[in-house]
Amino acid sequence: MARGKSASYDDQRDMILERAAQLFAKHGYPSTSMNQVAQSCNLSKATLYHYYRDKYSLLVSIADGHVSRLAAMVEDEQALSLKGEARLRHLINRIVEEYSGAQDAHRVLTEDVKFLEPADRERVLDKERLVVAGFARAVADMQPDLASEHLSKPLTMLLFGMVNWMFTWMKPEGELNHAAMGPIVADLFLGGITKVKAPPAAKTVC
Amino acid sequence: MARGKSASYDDQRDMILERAAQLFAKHGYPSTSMNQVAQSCNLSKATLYHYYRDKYSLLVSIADGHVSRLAAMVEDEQALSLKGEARLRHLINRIVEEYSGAQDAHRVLTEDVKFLEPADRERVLDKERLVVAGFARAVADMQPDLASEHLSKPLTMLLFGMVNWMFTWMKPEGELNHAAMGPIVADLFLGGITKVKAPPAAKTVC
DNA sequence: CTATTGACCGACCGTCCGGTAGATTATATT
DNA sequence: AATATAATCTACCGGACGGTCGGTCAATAG
Repeated sequence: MARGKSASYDDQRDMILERAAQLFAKHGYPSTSMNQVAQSCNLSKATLYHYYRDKYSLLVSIADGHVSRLAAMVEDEQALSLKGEARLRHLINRIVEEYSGAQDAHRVLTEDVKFLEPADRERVLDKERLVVAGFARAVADMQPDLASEHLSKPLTMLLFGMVNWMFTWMKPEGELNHAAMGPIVADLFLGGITKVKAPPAAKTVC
Repeated sequence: MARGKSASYDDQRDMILERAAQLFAKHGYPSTSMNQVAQSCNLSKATLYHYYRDKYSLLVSIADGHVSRLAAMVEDEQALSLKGEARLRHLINRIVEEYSGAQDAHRVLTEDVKFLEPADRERVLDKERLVVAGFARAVADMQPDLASEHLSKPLTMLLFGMVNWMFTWMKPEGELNHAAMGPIVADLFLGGITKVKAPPAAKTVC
């Protein structure tokens, strides 16, 4: 009866999402205008609205897409069923790799999550918790004594702190590239984890 | 000939800055309106403009004030002339303490620095570099072999990652309070720092 | 007592933003 | 060829925002 969607339709959507992530990462979600996004895509604003319902749906797609890839990675990693140190090292290397391939989306996820509506935010944060839990299990396995077992979650968060923060200070053109940082983070974390003494009065966490 | 400034003038300015930091931390600088700030201060917007020239000057005061306190702390710490492990542990505890007493300003400093005009941003970042340099010297002193000396800066940034990230996930009402995290971070970092192997091809950094 | 100024406010202005209306052109299907 | 719809555009709207105007009132220095 009539035309279907163009073959380039999904390509256009991906391109738009990438440009939007780049702008959101640089200027923040609220101070990026749809005019800027449109200009960066070489489209008119109205055409932009042909591909995405509204500005908010760009944010949701970026955040959800990124965190879903991370969750898939962790699930995939579980299927490998590695053990002990090798398992944690592999996880660290893979998440560094994943982050460095999606730096803009990563920044949007960490900085603009507060602009998601509660329902969307919870969905995204739930997937994030899945990722953290995957790491926390690997961390718990590395801890020798049961006494410090309740520390595995905060320790995992410290690990995420190192990795998440990396992308705020590393310059892509620096001689120390992302891939090289994976083993360094792993060395530091695995070396230190056995030396952590439980504080006197800390039972549960976060 | 006429009135001088009220005795409460400086108090009012401080109060406004605190409320503004709270709102900026929660909603971000661009999506906080001056109407919101005024309302939170129980003042009219016009009165707000009696105390601060414009919205931007609020941002500058918050960021500059916080980073200046950090720089002063590091300078003060140098005067103590502690050595080795005790020095780094003391630094970590103090910065955690400083952060936890100024969480809103800390969040503004890390997330809204991008909205500073270049000149102001550079001034703030220069003070920040002073703080990092103070930590980096203490880290370098802890590293045994000269071969890994060029790693002290990235390692210091990993340390900052742990500490900066802490305040994004720790709930103030959680049983694990900020003060307890200082020693844990120190244990982890000091325990791991000796285990880090230099990557094959990493000479300079960042 | 009076001139001056600090502290404060309601109403308003120009600008920009997210989003839409309505038209035009290109193209896949019957 | 006819037609329905995708893809694209220019022009526009209502509203929120940062900031200002013009003014009131009371404290205080002379």
